[in-house]
Amino acid sequence: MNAIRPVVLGHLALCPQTGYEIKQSVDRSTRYFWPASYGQIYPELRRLEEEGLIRGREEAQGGRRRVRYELTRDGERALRDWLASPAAWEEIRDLGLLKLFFAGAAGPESALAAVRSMREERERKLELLLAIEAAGDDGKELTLGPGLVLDYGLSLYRATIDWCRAAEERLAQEVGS
Amino acid sequence: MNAIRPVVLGHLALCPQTGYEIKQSVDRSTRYFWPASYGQIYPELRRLEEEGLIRGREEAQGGRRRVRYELTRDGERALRDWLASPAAWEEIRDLGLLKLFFAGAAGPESALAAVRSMREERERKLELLLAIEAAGDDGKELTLGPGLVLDYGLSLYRATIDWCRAAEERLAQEVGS
DNA sequence: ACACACATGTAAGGCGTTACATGATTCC
DNA sequence: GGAATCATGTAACGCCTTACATGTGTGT
Repeated sequence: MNAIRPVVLGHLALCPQTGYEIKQSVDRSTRYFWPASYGQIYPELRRLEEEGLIRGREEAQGGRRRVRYELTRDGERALRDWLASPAAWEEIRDLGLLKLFFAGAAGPESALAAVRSMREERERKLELLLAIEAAGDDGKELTLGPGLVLDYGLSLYRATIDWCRAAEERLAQEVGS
Repeated sequence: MNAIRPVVLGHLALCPQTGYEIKQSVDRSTRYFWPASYGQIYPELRRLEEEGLIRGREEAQGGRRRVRYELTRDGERALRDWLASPAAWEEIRDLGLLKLFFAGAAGPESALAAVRSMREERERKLELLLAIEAAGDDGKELTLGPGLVLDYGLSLYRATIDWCRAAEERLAQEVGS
């Protein structure tokens, strides 16, 4: 199971879509924690159809060809299996932490600057999430999956920002003394 | 500036090392948020030396050749510049969130299972961090950089676990009703 | 007419992991 | 003598991003 496969299966489980629409769905939702490009999506759609996990139907509209894909039984099972499997590949990459690590080694002033810029970055991201939440309130309800993830994001960014503030205070004392 | 460059520069800033030693340092510290392989490290060392950011010294011991690298002035400046630059590429990849997103769409029971397995995974990670912290207490002090990052990790994992517990309660009610 | 969104792809190139190759030293 | 560690690399392969190519429909 490669990196793009669960993304495609998952979005097709939400509703049958074309490759183009999948890309749009991803960009509106899951790309925040798992991106996907056309260069991945279209080849993967072909592979999935060859393996019988999805089925495509031509939906010609005039001269424009368009293929809408949907999950087969096997595809549904593959997605369920993936959801039930332990997150084997749980990798984190965080440039902010890398900076923190080396900046700390360069002394408290440097660490303080790094923590401060990290907090400012996260505060901008939090604003973004709050805007998404507000947009969801008026209009359609945030459904379970997206709602959960959004709530998680809000909670985590707040915790990060709190940590940064506390660290800044401690580091400021060290710089001062 | 590629992904491996700041890692190599940063570890060389901590102390002059061979490629082999850099790999070991990375595996003991920064790989938790930014991995590095020999296939990246050795080619990068050559590139960095060509560009004059590091300088290698042969340290032949008998028949075994060994090159220890250290930062040049230009290298120190390059690292400082990177530390001061805004984290342009701040990408997050989180398989757990992807699962949460699709599991939520599949109903509250599915979401509950996903949150629970996520929490268990994070609890295992937290144990690991606590062990590292305990190992640091007796023996050498945790220096500023690593200490900060460890503290951040502990704080964030605790916040994640708390969120999971709360979400589990809410979801359990939804499943029950 | 023109721009923009819809729709499907391909090609080039970079990045990174894994596995392999090679040889020296040290410890048991 | 054999195993583990030190030490430096290379090659193959896969994954992913970016840019490009191509053409249709829709709105102004």
